[in-house]
Amino acid sequence: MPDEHHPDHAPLELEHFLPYRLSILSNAVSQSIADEYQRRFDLSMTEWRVMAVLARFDGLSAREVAERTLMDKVAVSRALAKLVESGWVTRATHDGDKRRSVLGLSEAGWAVHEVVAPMARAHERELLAKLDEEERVWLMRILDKLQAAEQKNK
Amino acid sequence: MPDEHHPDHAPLELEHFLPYRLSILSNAVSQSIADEYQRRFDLSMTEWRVMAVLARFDGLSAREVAERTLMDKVAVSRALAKLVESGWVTRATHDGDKRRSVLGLSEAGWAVHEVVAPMARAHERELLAKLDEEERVWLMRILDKLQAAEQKNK
DNA sequence: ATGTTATAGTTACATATGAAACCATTTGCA
DNA sequence: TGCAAATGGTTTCATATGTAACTATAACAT
Repeated sequence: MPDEHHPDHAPLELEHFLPYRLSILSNAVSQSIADEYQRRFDLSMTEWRVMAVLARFDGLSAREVAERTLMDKVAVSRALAKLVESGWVTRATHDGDKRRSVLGLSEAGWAVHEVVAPMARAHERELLAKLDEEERVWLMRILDKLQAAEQKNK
Repeated sequence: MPDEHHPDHAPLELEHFLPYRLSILSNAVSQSIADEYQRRFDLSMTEWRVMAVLARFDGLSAREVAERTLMDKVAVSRALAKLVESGWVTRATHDGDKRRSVLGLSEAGWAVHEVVAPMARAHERELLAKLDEEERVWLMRILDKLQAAEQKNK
């Protein structure tokens, strides 16, 4: 809770400021995971996210990938260019709409996914292991609430 | 909690993956605040963070600013260049160590701080208002724990 | 004192990212 | 039909960011 004893204009204490704390934590967590697949597969975080949604939803268009990853279409376009180049993602043209691409993981892409997905899950488990069961439940509940509220701001 | 019914190699469901959720939430929150001071003062998030620590700790060196903000020294150097240029931060040379700078907010810098700090706090309050008291307490406790654990990984 | 190493900070370069302009195709509608 | 507006996707440009190299000063050991 923001400390009511500090007037509004008092200097911010970054280390107690929720947005700052979230940002530091989130970056540390994401980066530690990304470091690993970056090193092993030269895969950026955005590229991995694209692969993750294609693993779940085969045949998406680039725009649909962008929606699912909350990335903008330029970022997706770039990630796809590299992934297709690497041979991990296949791209075809949609029948009946030549603007759309039809995307999916290649065999090689699935092989990468088979390594990275467990690695990502392991990191997540490691993170959650720092909390006890009760805390985990509250955390999920809190994230749900905050995320739902964020949604409305859009 | 990660769903035990999904084997490790199954496609990741990004929307339930904790690091991803943290990242999305954190970015949304920080960006919505930054948008405001960016628009009003042409101040980037890193620049604002530097100002915030100088508001609390007058006379720091650039390295100390970097430590307090968890930014790297290059980022701090750049932020300072712009802040000094804008006239919001003063920079002198340390007596007895000509390498060090002695930094502080100028009058104008304090004036900016007087506007931005309350604005940031208001956003934080708005965010926390989406939770009830019990959730807020748990959230802080959880963040403390995760952050403490992160620390050890360093 | 003097050479080596460490530190504070900046600069240069390479890469990442975001916004806007752009091309091709499709849709909607007169 | 055919023409304006919308959509999918890429390219371009300007800006941000991280890494490594560099400059200047200071600390340390001989």
